[in-house]
Amino acid sequence: MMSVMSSSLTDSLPPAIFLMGPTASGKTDLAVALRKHLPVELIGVDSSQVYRGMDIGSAKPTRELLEQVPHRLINIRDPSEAYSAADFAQDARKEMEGITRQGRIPLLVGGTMLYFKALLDGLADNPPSDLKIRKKIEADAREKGWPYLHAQLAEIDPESAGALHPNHSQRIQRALEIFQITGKPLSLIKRNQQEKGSLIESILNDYKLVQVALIPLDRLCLHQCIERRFKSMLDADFESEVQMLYERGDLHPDLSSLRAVGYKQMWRYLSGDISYDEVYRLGVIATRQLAKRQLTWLKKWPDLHQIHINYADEKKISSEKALVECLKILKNSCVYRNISQ
RNA sequence: GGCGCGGUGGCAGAGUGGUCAUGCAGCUGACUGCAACUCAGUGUACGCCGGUUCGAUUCCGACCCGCGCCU
Repeated sequence: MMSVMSSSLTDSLPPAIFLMGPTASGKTDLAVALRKHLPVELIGVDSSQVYRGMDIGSAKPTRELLEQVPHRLINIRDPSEAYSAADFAQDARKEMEGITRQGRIPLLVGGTMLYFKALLDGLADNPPSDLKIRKKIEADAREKGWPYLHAQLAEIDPESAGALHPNHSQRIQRALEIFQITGKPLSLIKRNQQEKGSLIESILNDYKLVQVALIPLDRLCLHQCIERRFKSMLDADFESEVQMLYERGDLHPDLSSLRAVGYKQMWRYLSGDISYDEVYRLGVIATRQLAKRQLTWLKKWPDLHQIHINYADEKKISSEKALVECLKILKNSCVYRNISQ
C-alpha cells in the first residue's frame, strides 16, 4: 500500500536511517546516542548478533544496554539455525513497518553489508537454500573439483558462469542449486526481477532513506582498535562463551553461526587444533580482513553520507563529533522535517 | 681465538649459473537466500665488499652478523 506512492511524493514517505561502517568503528555508540535526540527505534543488521549465546565475540550490546535501548533482530536465532539475507530482508521490513506505524523512525545499525544491500535492492524470486541439494553438490565438488562444476554451470547458464571464477565454490554451488530446483538459470531469474519486480522489493519505494556510514580516516588506527577490542573480548572470558557452545555437542564449525570471526578460531582452539596465542593472532587477522571487506562495499555504495572518524581524537571526543555530524546530516534530510519540532 | 652451520621480500620457508617457488600477513577488488561467508588480483627478495663468468641470489675469497661446539 505504501508502494503505490509515486516518487514525486518521495518527501511524504516515512523516513528510515541506515547506519553502516566497519567493525569496531563505533556504530552502536552512535546509534544509542542518536536515540536521545530523535524518535528512532533500532534494528540490528548483523549476521552474528542474531544468534543467542553469541554475545562477547559478536560485540553485541550488553544485556543492560539492550534493556534500555531495545535492538530488534538481535538474539532471534539459536546458533544451530540458519539465517539468511532473505530472512533478514523480510524480518527487517516487518520491523520497519511496525516502527513507522508507531510514528517512530527505523534506524538500521550494523555491519552486514549484504543484508543492507538486500533491503536496498530487493531480492529476486529465487528459491531458498536446500540443504540436501547443497550436500550433493559439495560431494560432487570433492570428487571432481569446483572448476568441473563451473564448466557444468557454463553449459546451463553461461552468463552466470562467466561472472564467476572457477574456484568460487559458494556461488557456483548457489547457481547450480537454483537451476536444480527451478530448472531456470540464475541469470534469467535476475533479469526477470528487473522486468517484473521482485519477491522482496526494494525499500526505496516505501521509505525516504538516509544512509550514513562511519569511515575510519586511518587504517592503521582502525587495526589498533581491532586489536584492542579482540584482546578485551579474550579478557572478558570469550573462551567460556564458546566453550558453552562447544559442550552442547550438537553444533559444528560448518554452521554459519560458528564461522563468525573469533568463534571459528576459538572453536579450533577448543578442538586442540591451535594454541590460545593463535586464537588471538588469527582472530585479529580475521577481524581486520572483515573490516576491509566492509570498507570495500562502502567505497562504491550509492547515496552515502560519510562521517570520518579521526582516531587521533579521544574516544569520547570522536563519538561526540560523530554524533554532531550525524545530526547535521539528518537535519539536512527530510527526517527532521517529517518528525520533529 | 679455532672449527662447524647459517644469513632469501613484513614473517615463515624452498630453490637455481640466465622465465615464476610457495604459504601467511599487507594492499586492491568481486559479491542477489551460508556474507563476520566465499572468492580473485597483487612484490625491481636473496647480509656486505671484491673476484670468476657473456651473465651470479646461486661458484670462489675476504669481511660483518647469528647459532652451536672446541680451546
